Amino acid sequence: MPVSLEATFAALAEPTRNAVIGLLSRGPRRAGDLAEELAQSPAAMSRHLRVLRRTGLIATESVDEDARIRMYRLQREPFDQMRRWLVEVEAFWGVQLDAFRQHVERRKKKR
Amino acid sequence: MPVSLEATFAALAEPTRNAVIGLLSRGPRRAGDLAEELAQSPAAMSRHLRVLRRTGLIATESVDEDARIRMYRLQREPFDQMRRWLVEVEAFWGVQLDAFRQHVERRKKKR
DNA sequence: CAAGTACTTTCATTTTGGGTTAAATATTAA
DNA sequence: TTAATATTTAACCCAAAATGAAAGTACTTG
Repeated sequence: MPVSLEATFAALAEPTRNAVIGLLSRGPRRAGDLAEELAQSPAAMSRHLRVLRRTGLIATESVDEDARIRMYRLQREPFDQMRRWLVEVEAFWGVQLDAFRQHVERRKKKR
Repeated sequence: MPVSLEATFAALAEPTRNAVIGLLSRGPRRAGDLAEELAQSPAAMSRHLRVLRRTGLIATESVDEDARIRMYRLQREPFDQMRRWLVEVEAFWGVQLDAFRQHVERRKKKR
């Protein structure tokens, strides 16, 4: 089931979670490392990670050697979805600008 | 003063506000029209518009003929900022995929 | 000027969200 | 088996954000 874009925005609106995305964009990391790097308690970080997981922004994979450790990595889909949304919204900029230009032109001619 | 990306995400996380962006991407609209189209009380809509205004996602212009009317339109900057952020995050996808491919290769050779 | 229109602000109330501590779960190490 | 490690969940508290109703502002119109 696809997660709503609004939920994605809500997940990214929180500074710690936003920073998690920044770190994970550099490569996968363990939950504990993320907690340490962002000065959060393990419990707090775990909850942030849950939010990010539920929106599909990140996913875990267990490490074979030690199943206690969970490696988090970014998931592509929500980012693609955001990009598509941006393109859709911005598509109309052109239209709007054209309308504006025409408006300006009409005003010029009037004088 | 530039508004934080987090604030932009927070603004877009609310369904009504998100819908406002959708409508305004089709062209400028009056506050009252937005309220009606999205089944919100004028007061509620006004408050949503305020948070969108504060993040710089939208701006008003008064209509010369009747200064009671405010036309809202999208502002480009926050969308550009989001796009830049997306590019930045996604830039590392390539790197990550390369690392993963190498990882897979190494595992293949081991066996 | 009084009445009406288009919006915004304030205030009281509820809802939501994040943080903490403590306990739970799962796994590995001694 | 007990202890230690890595992470999650639960229960509770507090602050920030959303909501509805009522009042306020700023115009325009009769």
